[in-house]
Amino acid sequence: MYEKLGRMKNNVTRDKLIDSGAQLISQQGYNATGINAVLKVCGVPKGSFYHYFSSKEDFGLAVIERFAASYDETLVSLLEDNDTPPLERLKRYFAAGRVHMHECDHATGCLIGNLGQELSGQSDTFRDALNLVFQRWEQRFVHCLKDAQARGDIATHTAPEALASFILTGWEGAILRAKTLKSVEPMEQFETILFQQVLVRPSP
Amino acid sequence: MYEKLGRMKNNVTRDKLIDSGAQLISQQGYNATGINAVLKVCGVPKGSFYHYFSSKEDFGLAVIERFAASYDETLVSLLEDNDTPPLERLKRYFAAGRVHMHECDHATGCLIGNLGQELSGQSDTFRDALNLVFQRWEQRFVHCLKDAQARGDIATHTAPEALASFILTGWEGAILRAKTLKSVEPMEQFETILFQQVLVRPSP
DNA sequence: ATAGCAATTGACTGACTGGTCTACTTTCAA
DNA sequence: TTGAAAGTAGACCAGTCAGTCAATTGCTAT
Repeated sequence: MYEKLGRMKNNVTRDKLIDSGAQLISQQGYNATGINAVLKVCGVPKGSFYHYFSSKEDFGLAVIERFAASYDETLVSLLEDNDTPPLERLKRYFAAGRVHMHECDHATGCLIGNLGQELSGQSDTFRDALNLVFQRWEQRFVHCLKDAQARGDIATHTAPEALASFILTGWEGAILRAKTLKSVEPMEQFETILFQQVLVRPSP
Repeated sequence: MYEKLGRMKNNVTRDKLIDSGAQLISQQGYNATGINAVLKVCGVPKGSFYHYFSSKEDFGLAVIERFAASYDETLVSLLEDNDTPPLERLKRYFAAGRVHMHECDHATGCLIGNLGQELSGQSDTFRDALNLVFQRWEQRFVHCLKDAQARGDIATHTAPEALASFILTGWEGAILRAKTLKSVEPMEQFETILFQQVLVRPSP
């Protein structure tokens, strides 16, 4: 009982580590981010790090887990807002992504995408964890697309699962391109063509 | 005159370094690939490395340059083959990408995409170099799409430049997703929807 | 009061990093 | 034949990496 409360409070150190880690890993990637750098940012000594995490990999997985959980909240609030038409929800999601890209000066992009690129070939543990996150995101899109089909806003000839995969894939690619171009233009271009030619009403 | 021939021959060491570097960087990424590891793979001593390259960054840029040049040849042979209808050329390009993905056991993907993700936020020199490569690729797509429009195979209401950006973006994203999923399914799904709903004939 | 555990601390380790340096060999033009 | 440059070679450097460890503090259940 009191134990749990104690744990919660002690976790501020753990949380500081994860926060700083997420920040640095987003900016520099996993391999380029040293543990000492994380420690320096949040002023936590090394011993504490290894008290909470058994290894750098363990730490990396915690960063992923935490980011995914927090991001999922945003995703739900944007994509499952029943007061807004489904296609409009999608547009808001894309707009939020572009805002974030501006905020980080086109340098960060998507943490999960970055790590997927960097670590999928390096560690199966990371790959599995990242893959799960992507799959959960896809499910959120599926949900939204089903709503759109039910309202007749988009045609039903393509399975929502296929569309969701297409959207996630295209969006991640657009983010990558936006980073190297230092411009959100590829993200806008993706959105434009998606809504003009893919997410369209059925022809009568 | 003779100098040039001499240089060409001496470059076998340089070439070995670049080849091994490309291989390792493709598999592990730039930051995770140490110079000593490259040296070990091709049996070249460190002194030779710093005789040909002034730094690891210099080396990385050479790897990019060389990969881009070699890949551009493939791209031209696939996308500018005038004996084949333009949309068929695109399909062959996608098919080749899937074959490569199988060959590397879904681990490597696209070197330029990988480095774009890993280094765009880390070094402007790298970002510029990678951006240029992407832009050249886009131009190859533009060329092919213009052919398709001229033949009336696809509608002309969307600019070929916009379509090219959309395709490159979507394809890179599909490769990323294929790596974390260890399956070419996202690449197939992207291609299917692209040809079913984006690269379509104008309605009469 | 005290035993005992959670948490903190930072000096330390060995392996490895990118990069330097000097010595040596090969090539080839004058 | 000779001298300079190109290229080969690997020991070596300072710095950083992930990870260890023994000593200490703070809390709390008995």
